[in-house]
Amino acid sequence: MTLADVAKMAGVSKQTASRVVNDSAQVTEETRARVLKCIEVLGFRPSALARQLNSGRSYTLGVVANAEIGYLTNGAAYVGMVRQADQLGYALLSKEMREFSRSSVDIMLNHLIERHVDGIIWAGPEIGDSHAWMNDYPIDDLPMPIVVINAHPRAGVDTVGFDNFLAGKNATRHLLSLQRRHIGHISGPMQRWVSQQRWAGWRAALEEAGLAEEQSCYVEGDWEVTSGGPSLRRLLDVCPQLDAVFVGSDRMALGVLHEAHRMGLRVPEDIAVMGIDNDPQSAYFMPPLTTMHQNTVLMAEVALRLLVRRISERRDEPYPAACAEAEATVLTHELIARESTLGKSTA
Amino acid sequence: MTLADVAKMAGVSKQTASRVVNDSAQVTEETRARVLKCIEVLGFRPSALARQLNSGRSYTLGVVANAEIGYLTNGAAYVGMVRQADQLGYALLSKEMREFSRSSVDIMLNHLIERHVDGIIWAGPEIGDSHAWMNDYPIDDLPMPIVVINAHPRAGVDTVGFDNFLAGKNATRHLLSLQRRHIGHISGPMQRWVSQQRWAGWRAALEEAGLAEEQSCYVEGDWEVTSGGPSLRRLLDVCPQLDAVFVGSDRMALGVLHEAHRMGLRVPEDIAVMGIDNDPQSAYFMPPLTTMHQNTVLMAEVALRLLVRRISERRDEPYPAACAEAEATVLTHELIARESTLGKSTA
DNA sequence: AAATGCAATGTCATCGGTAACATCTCGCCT
DNA sequence: AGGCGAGATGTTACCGATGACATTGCATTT
Repeated sequence: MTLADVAKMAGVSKQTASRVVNDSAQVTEETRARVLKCIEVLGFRPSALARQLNSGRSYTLGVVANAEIGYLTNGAAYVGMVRQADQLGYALLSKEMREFSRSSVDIMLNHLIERHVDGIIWAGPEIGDSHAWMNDYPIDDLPMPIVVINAHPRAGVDTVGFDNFLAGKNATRHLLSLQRRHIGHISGPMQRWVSQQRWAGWRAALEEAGLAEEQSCYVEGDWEVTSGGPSLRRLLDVCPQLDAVFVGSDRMALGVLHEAHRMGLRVPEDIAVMGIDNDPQSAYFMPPLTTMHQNTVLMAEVALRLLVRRISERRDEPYPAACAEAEATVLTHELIARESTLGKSTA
Repeated sequence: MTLADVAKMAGVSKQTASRVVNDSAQVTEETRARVLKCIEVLGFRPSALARQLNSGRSYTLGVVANAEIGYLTNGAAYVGMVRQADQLGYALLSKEMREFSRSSVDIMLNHLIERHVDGIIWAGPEIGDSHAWMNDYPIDDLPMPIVVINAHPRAGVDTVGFDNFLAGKNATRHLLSLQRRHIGHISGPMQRWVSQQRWAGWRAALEEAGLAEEQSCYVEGDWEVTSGGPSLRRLLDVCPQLDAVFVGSDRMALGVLHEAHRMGLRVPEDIAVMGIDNDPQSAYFMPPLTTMHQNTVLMAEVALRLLVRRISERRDEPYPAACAEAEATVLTHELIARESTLGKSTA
């Protein structure tokens, strides 16, 4: 059913039919009614495709992520984006990247350009130099704006994320404030920027406290629950007097709690455990897990609003009111203190 | 940069340029090289939009879900869909439904029709009669095929999902096989089909064992970790001799374990706990959780392949080989036995 | 040499809308 | 009455690609 069919049936021109569809004022009530009836009868739906073709807007945003889109959504971030997009009248096109070579970046961008997305949320994790292309390939040359999530801030690129250095530092400070002096760290994969930042924060806090010699108490995990236990064991090998661990994710922290229990270590008496993420389940671990909360839903929403704003700006259009505030690029974290570091134990 | 620009620069017609882009054989090597160079120089990218407009295919699939898209992806199902779609050359357009009235169904369908998606994965949960529209609104009248995930099978509709009745029954049978005789159930929200099925399976197993009088030992939860503890308490009120619980989700089961511990109940000595989902973390609960595994990634992949096959069939095209096997509509579950029901306890 | 065939390329219409401009029909003013 | 202006409607071109068909040019055939 095309607009032409409607027009023919109503005995008017395509243009008049188009005017009815778009609520133009220049149509007699009588004509409007007639056309509307024909639309109803024929079950006509305007083709967004055709519209997009000559308006140059698709009202579609591309989301580039990798398998971690799963973790994105663990924290419900993806839901946040979908919802926010919906509210602003956009749809989301999801693409997954499996590797981060320069050529696969190009493939991804081309896909999105071909599909005329109005803007891109770059949610791929920053692994090694996976974001380097943004330096030598000026983003302003792309036909649409990009907002990058949870990555190293860089000049000329809009980023929205957390200060993971500070989060790591504050987490460690919390352990220090509880008189722990042998504080180890189990990081996520160290090619990843987020992991590096948290690790650096941990080191900085130790240094600040004059405990520089503890900085070797560190093991690299993979962010999965399975790597928590083995990492704890390795950490104890390196650093037998360990009395606290700052773990790079709540999932790994669960593995740590599990293993500590099996080894007969009491948490927090023998060893305090601190996570980061604040998964909904962490409050129900045994003992409940102290952790650092980062509001990833908010991150997703802010990023999306910022993107929509940039899109409007490029076209010299006013942007939706909801997007006006979208300046915040570094979001705050929050300490959630629970029993895995605090006084009384349930173990 | 349009094809016309390329053509002009190369001194050929648009059509010839188009032939080069599409690897048609009817072009001299020399011309091809020249056009390719111009494409390179101008940075030309073909517009998928324009292509779609006259081919009638968008190579885009719509995914309709609600907030539970988060849980979809918890189990990585969404990742499974994205990945499978990518392999088959499709992109995914995500839409969220917040309510399931008939009118919001229409809005959703219209959105997707307007955007010319080639097919739809309906992943909205079956709440009450939220899927009823499929009965009186013949799906075959829609301009594109639909595959429904994890819902009540119904005539004329392609569905892919699990036999939750049997899963519930087998879970309960497992508890029975361990000599438990007072087996309660904490369900998910009971307007939901999945919850009803699991509940019915639990009842059926009790009946089979001649324990019909235990069928009142049942409480409704909301699938979240927070509702586990309170539900356990209510269950004990109703049924003080309780010696086992079949819990409708691993998340709630975590809440149950936590609360049991606080109440001084030993798991599994005093009370056996069995979940369903097999979240990656469940093996690390204390004690490790016995659960029923459902491969939601596989579900997503099968559903997507089936959809692509239906799309091809409608157009009398051969379908990709990968889609040939996609007949299975009822997937199997698997019992994962761990310490929360088995002999020795770590508590 | 004329006819034939095929490869290489060009022309035109089309997909489903919309912008820009043209036309038509009134009512109203001088 | 003639002219003007505004509201209602129609015409044409265009967005960026592709399909169908037309044309060109050259080698082969008879």
